[in-house]
Amino acid sequence: MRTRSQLKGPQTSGNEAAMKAKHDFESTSCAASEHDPGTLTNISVEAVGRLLKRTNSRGSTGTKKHGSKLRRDEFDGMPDVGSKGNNKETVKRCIRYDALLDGITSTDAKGKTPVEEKVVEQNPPSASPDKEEGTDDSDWEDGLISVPDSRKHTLATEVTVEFDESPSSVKKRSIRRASAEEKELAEFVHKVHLLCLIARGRLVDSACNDPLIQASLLSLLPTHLLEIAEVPKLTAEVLTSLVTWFHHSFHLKGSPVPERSFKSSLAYALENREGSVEEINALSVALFRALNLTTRFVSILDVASLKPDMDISECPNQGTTRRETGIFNSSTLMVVRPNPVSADGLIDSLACKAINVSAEACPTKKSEGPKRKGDLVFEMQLEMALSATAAAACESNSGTNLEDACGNSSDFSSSRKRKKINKSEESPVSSQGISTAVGSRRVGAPLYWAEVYCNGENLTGKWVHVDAANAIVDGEQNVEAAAVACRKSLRYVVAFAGHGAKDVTRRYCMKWYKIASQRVDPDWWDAVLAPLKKLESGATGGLVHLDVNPESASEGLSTSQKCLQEDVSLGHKFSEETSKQHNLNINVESSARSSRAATRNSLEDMELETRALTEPLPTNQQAYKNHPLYAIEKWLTKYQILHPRGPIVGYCSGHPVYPRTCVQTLQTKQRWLREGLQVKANESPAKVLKRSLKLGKVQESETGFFDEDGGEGTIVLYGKWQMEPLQLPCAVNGIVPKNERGQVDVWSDKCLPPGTVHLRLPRIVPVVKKLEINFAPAMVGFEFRNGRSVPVFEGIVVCTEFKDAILDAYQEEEAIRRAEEKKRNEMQAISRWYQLLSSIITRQRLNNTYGENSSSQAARQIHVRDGPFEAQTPNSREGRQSVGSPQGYLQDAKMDALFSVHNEDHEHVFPEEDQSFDDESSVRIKRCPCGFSVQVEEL
DNA sequence: TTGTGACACAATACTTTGTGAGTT
DNA sequence: AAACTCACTTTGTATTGTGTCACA
Repeated sequence: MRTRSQLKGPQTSGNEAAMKAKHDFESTSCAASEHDPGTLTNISVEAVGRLLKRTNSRGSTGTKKHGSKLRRDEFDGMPDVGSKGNNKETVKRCIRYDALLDGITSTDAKGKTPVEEKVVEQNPPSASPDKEEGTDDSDWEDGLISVPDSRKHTLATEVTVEFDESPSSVKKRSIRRASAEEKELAEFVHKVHLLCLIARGRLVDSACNDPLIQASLLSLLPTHLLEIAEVPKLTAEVLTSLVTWFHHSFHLKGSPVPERSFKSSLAYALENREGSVEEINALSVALFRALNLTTRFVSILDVASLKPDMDISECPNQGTTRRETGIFNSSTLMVVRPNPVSADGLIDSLACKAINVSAEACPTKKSEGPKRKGDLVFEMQLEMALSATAAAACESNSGTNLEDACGNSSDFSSSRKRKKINKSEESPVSSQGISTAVGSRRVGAPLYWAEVYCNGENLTGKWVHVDAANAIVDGEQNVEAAAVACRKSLRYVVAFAGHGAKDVTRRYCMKWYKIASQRVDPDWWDAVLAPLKKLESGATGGLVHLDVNPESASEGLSTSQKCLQEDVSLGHKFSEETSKQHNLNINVESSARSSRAATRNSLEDMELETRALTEPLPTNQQAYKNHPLYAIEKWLTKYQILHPRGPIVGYCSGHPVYPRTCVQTLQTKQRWLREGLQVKANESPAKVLKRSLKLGKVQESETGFFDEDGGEGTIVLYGKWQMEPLQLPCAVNGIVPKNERGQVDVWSDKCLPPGTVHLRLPRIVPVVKKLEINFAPAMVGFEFRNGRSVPVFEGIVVCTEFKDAILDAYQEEEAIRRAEEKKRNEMQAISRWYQLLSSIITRQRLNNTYGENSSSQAARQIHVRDGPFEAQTPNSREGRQSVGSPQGYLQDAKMDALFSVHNEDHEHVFPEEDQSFDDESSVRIKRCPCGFSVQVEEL
């Protein structure tokens, strides 16, 4: 069958990211709302809804520029399609869904095939904002919905998607950089997504504490395994048997049902002894907690990219994988044992998902030719990562998992053979190619696991990685490799316990420099986690007693612990800043030495910080450009220098590598001045830069000479170590010391000469001049105006002793000024009112004299549109006449003159006795014996 | 095929201290 | 006559981030 899909209104990457975030949010909020209906959750739902709306609206505008490219990328990772030109050429692209459909026989709880489920995930029922978008999604939906029912085993179903594209535009793909707004939006989405995932993690964590689930798990546990709860010194090895039992008892199945709350999903998984990877790992956490083991639920927060275009530029399969599995679904490292109970289809569906990582990555190419070598290698990498992980697990399992491991290795070799066969095949990906996956272990990025605190590990105890779904114990060092093999980066690894959370990324991520730029602003992240960290610490942070004497303490410490201590002290040598950060650690260390007791949490913090300080040296030069720990001189900027020049901590491509703390930023004297620092006596410049040729020439022509040595043609730079606190000349005899421009540069209070004060008041100069007090204008900065920098002056600098006198005089002057201003305003108001009323009366007179109906009735009607003034004769029987003067105060004389209006033969007069005054409203009513009256408001 | 480094290019950050005519 | 306002014009360079390409 063929489906034609027009790329009318594609989504941007921002949209995609937002969609992903939205999916996660809904998944979180769905469950959350059950716990806490109608409160914060609902508010958050609305807020995120608004964000998504904003995202969508922005996304739709962005599509005008490069939308088709994005949508197409999102769709299937095909090569680029340029904007539609006049010379359109229809290119047919065929997407084979063989890989998707082959072997899919199972249905999930709702009876949907995975393909259908994909459609549902793409357009969640609750996604009202998307529905509002209209045509875009409907087109998108149409294409997928028409995929036939896979249950009918339509093995060679073909979906043809036609794109209007110009081949030439493919070549000249315009490079468009993300705008600041797009970056901001991406960051916004990233942050919201992070919060959603944290919320989700907390939900899972609290579900693991459910007493009913824990009790049920305990009831299933064989009696001999219950003894683990009593073990005084828990080690990873002790856990192995428990994990093995768990792995045998609970099996993985497809993705979870998002509509259900997590707790009920967990109960359902427990009842059926099978569930998603998240559920299985959560059950393991619940079991460990039931056994009184201090346990965390750990999750990789696979969050939308922080950078706008990352979602496009990354391997196309990422979008595919994300779209298909979602973040909470089963793209986790999965070692699925052939399960006699579960239908083959379950495995097949997992196999299908796993294969999607590679098989769906570039379906076009697959449909056109043999499987790419890269895809094969990638699959092999997956297998190898799995093999390595399983091998480690096998070792730690001390043979209990032998069967597993052996099975795995044979699977690996056999699958490798199959890959070779596949490679030699010239046909497109066939159902046979997929079937090789059936029965073998399937892998995806690890997303969930548990951490169990084992007090028997090391001297101080250790958090041990336990992936019960895959029967892996203490495999922390393999997590990164497995994730990398699955093209997932360990940007955020967060451990959840006690309704709190803690970032433990450092434990699993060895190449921090690779993920650092992909993480959100650390200040924001720390602020978000701070309260959660406290909660987490409260739940897991017990005291660790080190009951050994000081000498043997260091002997007793494990090698890693000793390294840790040394490394921390090395870190202190590196920089002051790091030493500040590690104050806590030092305290912990010292307290550990003195009282032999420290909290698990502080020990862990120390461990994580140590990892941060002992990161291995990157192998490529460019990584040193912004590396937080190391630097290469080659990559220093003009304003940077190595001081001190050493120690050399290693080499990269022949370049010596220095600690980043040796890199000092240099500045000019003027710049340092702003920070309240001045160059020490006899310090020579740390660096002298030549000015740019152009600027140098300009100055040369201006000054008539070109000084090579620190004159106009050079920039002289100093380092902070050459600085001392600014020592400005003191104010003497009431004279303010000024700079060469006769002013004081007040960058901060540090820049004020001793004995002076900055009075930041407007109109103060005349006051000081009047008092004949010495002062200097205070320059507070620059602003760029009319193409050049203009100094900004605010207030003055005077000697402190005159401050009070000046302020008193200033108050007086201001009072006088205000009074004068008020008077001026009033006079102006009166004048304007007078003009207005005069013009009205003139108009009236003209009307009376020359108007068509110059009868008395017409003559007596005065009407001013939109004005406060209204006057009517009593004949109108509408009540009083009024003349409102909103602010002004109309002098009686003027007003009397004004209203001595000639009306034909009659001149209005307002005798004193006919006037009345209302005190409350301050309104005076003046009446003419003829019946005409005016209302005057007196203020 | 992939990783690395060099390079190009665009966006962003930093720089930074009038003048003359007309009006009050 | 002094003080004030306003128009004039819209820098130029360095740094950083990112994509492309050549090469090992």
